[in-house]
Amino acid sequence: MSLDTGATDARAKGPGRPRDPEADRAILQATIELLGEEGYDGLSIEAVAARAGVGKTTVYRRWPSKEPLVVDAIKRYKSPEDPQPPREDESTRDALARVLGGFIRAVGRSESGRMMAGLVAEMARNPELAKAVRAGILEHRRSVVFAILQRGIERGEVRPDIDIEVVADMLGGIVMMRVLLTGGAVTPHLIRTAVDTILDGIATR
Amino acid sequence: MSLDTGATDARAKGPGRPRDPEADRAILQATIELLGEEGYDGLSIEAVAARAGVGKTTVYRRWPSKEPLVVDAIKRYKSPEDPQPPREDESTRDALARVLGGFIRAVGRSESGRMMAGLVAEMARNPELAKAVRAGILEHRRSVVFAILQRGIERGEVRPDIDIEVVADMLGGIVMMRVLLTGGAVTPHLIRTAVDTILDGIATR
DNA sequence: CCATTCCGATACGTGGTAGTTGCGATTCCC
DNA sequence: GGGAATCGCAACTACCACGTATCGGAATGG
Repeated sequence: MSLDTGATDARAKGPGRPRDPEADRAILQATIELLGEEGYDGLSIEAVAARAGVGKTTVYRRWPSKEPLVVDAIKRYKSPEDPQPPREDESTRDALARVLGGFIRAVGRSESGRMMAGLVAEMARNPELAKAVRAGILEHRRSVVFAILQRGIERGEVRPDIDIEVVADMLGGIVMMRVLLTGGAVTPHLIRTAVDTILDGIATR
Repeated sequence: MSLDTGATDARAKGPGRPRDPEADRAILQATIELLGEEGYDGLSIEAVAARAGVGKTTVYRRWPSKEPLVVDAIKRYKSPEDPQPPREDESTRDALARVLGGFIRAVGRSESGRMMAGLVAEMARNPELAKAVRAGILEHRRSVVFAILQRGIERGEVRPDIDIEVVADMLGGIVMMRVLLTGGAVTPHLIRTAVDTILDGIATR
């Protein structure tokens, strides 16, 4: 897997005026914003150029069409609420609540959550885009939850026979469910309740 | 809440040729199908008319624009896998597995699942549409899960202090997570695992 | 100094969809 | 039978985004 998926990298040196790296940044940022506001279909190159304050030519010089631009924007996207791996001193319960809380803050905030919503429809039809979203946004968060659960098993706080993917998807699923579909409130209390529910179960003992 | 949201109802009788009810049906069916295939943005009235085998005029005579058409189509949509309320003889565990299984079959099948994906982006921007989707598709399923859990509490199979909305959204959430985002497999085994996890919890005892 | 490349801006032709209108034919009520 | 509203079909204008081309100007390397 190469890292030079960047646009400017294609033409690193030689004679002539160099490309403005600031333009790259502004274009990708505008793409992320407009994805949330207009969705994938509603995203137009013209709007991206206008929001980024650059000419349409400057966008087309770097990306041939919408799809590569969006894929690149997602690849480079770093959420301000990136999850941190479990700390040594916190319980599995606290670690799950902390990570889920960060997920909720990220996805509840305008950018990531609305961006995800704008991408869902296209992901069903565009494997390349779906791959980028999964690799760039979802996998990292899932893997942190995996790590927390794995550590919980080693510490004896979590039963070793559970399917950690199912648990991770249930925790993430409730957030996506609320944000994308039901529009229900996503509060700190919800986080605590969800984590407690998944840890303790709902059956009588 | 009135039930006569239908299109033809607006002009019930009087002189002149009556509207063809079959055209209504074909248009709404085509709308549902195309929502899944093209998404909300990609849906065009022309394509709906073509698929339904009617003239564009016939569509515009009934619905003024895309949004009311889609809202109406969702209101009238009945999934072939509508969930059934809990039976007297089955345990809470079995009832949850049965309903979640039906949910997965419905959403995994091309129509409902893809239709949902096609709507998510627009729901974030269109409150009217969001309301129709929630009332017409989500609420029914949620209420059946609520009923199962409530009955489980009364029977003493489920702890009475749980938040049934959280539980319902975790169960539904894992399905949406897989179908809409991760693309992971949705198998009968997954259902069983998810139900067992939510009932028994993951913490050691 | 000069070729080269990038910059923002503008103009252009193309294609697809939105709605509207007109047409002849059809099907109802009175 | 006659008026009225329907039907499918096609033509039409209006609009918007695409992608390309062109412009004068700016920034680099040789």
